[in-house]
Amino acid sequence: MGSGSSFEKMRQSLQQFAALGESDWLLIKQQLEPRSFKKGDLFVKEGQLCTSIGFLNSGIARVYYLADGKEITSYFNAGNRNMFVCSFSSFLSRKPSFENVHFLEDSELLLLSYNGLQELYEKSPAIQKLGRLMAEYNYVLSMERIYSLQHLPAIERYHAMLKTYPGLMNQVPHHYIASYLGITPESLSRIRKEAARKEK
Amino acid sequence: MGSGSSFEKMRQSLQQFAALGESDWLLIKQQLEPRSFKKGDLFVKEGQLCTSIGFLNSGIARVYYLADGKEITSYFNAGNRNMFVCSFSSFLSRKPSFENVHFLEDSELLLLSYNGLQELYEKSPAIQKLGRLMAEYNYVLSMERIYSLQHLPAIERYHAMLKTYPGLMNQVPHHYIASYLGITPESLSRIRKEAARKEK
DNA sequence: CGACATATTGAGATCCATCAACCAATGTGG
DNA sequence: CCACATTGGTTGATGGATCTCAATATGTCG
Repeated sequence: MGSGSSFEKMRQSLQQFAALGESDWLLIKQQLEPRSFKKGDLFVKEGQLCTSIGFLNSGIARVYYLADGKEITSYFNAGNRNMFVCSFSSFLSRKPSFENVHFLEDSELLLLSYNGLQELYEKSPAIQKLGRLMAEYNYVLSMERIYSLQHLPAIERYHAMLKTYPGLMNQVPHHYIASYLGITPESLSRIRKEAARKEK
Repeated sequence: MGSGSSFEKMRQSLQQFAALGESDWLLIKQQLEPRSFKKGDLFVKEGQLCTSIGFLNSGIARVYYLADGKEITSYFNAGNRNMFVCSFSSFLSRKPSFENVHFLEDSELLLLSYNGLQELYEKSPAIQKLGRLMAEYNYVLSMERIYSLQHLPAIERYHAMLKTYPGLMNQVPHHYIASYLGITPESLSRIRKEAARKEK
């Protein structure tokens, strides 16, 4: 896959939020830095400031943190979903990250630095608007996640996850998914068994 | 409290996110419509589109929805926190609300319509930026809530709630708070008993 | 006071975690 | 190619946290 098509993929993805004129897209494109990561590489490390956001073109990323010695998965990001990846709380609030971001497969990103993004916002109201719409969209998504954690039993959170991340069960180790759902790997295993039984 | 000071309160609140010039503030102010609600009044009703956002000057609002015949509290908003209240998912995604918003005390709001807000965004890049910053801020807050629901036991979620909403235990019925925490009123009662025992 | 909403308490059931054992797949060094 | 370590996944036994249901206080307001 050439880098031309990877830029185009990002442009398409942004267009879903708001129309983006040619000149605005060129401004953005100038700030992008393509970068490849190997499976297992860390993108953001706990304690460090997350200084850039990455558009994930291919591969799979996982964001997680440590609590009581256990890894808790905040969220996943697969290239087929075409979204950004970073420690958003660190990137947006400019505080050291409590999260780690690593790659579960070889991955291709287009990086955009915090300062570069602020420049874009100042230069172009359309990009500022795009940023607002994306923040709003993510806010709404995270509220849905809250509702699911607040009152759904584990098996329904599992089914919700299947919808949110189709195919993920075949792509990443299950214990990562378990911690995303807020349950143990053992419980996930039993839930899957139960779900499979019902399908017959 | 006169309406002059209520506008000023809102302005202060907005200033926390970004500097707001006199002309921009005047633009906003022109779009605001003061409105009073009585205890028990509904602001947003399930199934209806949420067409305006309200800055809560005084009083207490609760946002909740029905799941399996039970009321689940999404969040509270007390006037002393000086924030906006509405069904954000409905307001932002322009879909009928699945949430209800009602007032637990007589409340004073400054209403801003969806269309009015879009006008403001188009007229002023500074206001657009303010909107982006507020969306980002709320996104970060909701992520924190996710982490707390994902791995904290009920008693620690209770303590987190006490920090987020100081005084709320004395202001609203406890079963509303229980559903906000994702537990039953009985469990909340036992948790409080246990917490009180430890304090001695 | 009486009526109603709210809060507490107790007993039993259920969900899910913990701990430990075991199994399957994969990789590695000799 | 084999021995064995490593990782990931499953299964079973047990315990703890929290729910449900029911009974009993404790307001609060007409």
